[in-house]
Amino acid sequence: MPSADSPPIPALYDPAEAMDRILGETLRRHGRRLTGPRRTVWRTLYAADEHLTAGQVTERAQAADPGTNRASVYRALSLFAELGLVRELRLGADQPSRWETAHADDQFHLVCEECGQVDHHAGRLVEQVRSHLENRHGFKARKVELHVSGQCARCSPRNPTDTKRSSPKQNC
Amino acid sequence: MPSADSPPIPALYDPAEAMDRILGETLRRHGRRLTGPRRTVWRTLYAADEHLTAGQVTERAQAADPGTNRASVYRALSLFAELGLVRELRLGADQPSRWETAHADDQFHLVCEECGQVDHHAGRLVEQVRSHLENRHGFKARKVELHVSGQCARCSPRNPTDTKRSSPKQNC
DNA sequence: GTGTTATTGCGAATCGTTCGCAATAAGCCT
DNA sequence: AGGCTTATTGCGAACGATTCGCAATAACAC
Repeated sequence: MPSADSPPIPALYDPAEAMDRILGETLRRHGRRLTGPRRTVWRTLYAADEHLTAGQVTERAQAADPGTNRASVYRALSLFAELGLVRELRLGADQPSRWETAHADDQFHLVCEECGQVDHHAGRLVEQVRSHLENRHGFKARKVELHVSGQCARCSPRNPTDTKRSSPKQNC
Repeated sequence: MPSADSPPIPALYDPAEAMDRILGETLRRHGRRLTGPRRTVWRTLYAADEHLTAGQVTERAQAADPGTNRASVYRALSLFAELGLVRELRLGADQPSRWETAHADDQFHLVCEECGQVDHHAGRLVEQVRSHLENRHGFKARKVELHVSGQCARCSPRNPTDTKRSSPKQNC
């Protein structure tokens, strides 16, 4: 997506900049301000390969921009969630919240208990659940959260094709 | 209350005592002991009409048996969960854990955002999810948690038959 | 009964998260 | 560009939920 205003021809499309723009626009649309800490948190979340805890976000944000404050990270995260930019998720009652950038249709998490991998599904299932509830039980679902834990295909004993390597965290 | 050892013919079947027995047997089977605090927590959970937080369990347990210790309540709850007697559940990232007695097949919670009512479903849905995951994605589900929030049938604007009373907490 | 050891009770400690408030800086208006 | 308003920050302290360490207690197997 080239610039929002009207630059002649952008030589290169910079996805990082595009994300920053989304953040700024969303904030402004809601009368909030685009600040340094917010940008740092946003970039941290986008650069992350996995779901981060608030603590991890803070660490990484501080690595990128020393002086980033813990409280500001928390405030940014919950503001983003409120604006629909990120999603807070609980993968276990004992664990702290984790955060991910929000895509409208992934509300479906498969957590592998062997390797820790978290898989996302944007499948039909969520829609099925929604309509089942509305039609059969008169319940209007706003938020559907489907958390499944078990063994993923690679870790399942049924599927011994992939030999497991020493560090299970990485192989599936 | 018929005696625990060898009553000729129990005149009345006492469900409370039956629950106590289940607790005792389960504990013993796992080499654990049936103690006062554990029994108190167990009864509290069984007497409750709703899902209690650990704090609420503590309060009520202390009302029934003053001197019941907070730490012991926590220890009892997590032991019970480990033994499959109760289930820990998170109804919101901001709220503390809530606890309920466990029935094998209800893993499906509908939380009404209007009235706070939590509905349980032991429906086919969970089984459907399980087999879908296993067949289509090779994922062996151990625990399936389906948390839905929205508006229950009574609170839904689509269904204005029940007039809402002043305190929404109580009417559906 | 007696002995072994799981369990309790207590307070302090930990963890994740939020709060209060003075200082700062974003972004709107000229 | 400069000023004004007020949202936001940074800091530390406060918070609520949960866990821990450890000596004293009490279940239950023999």
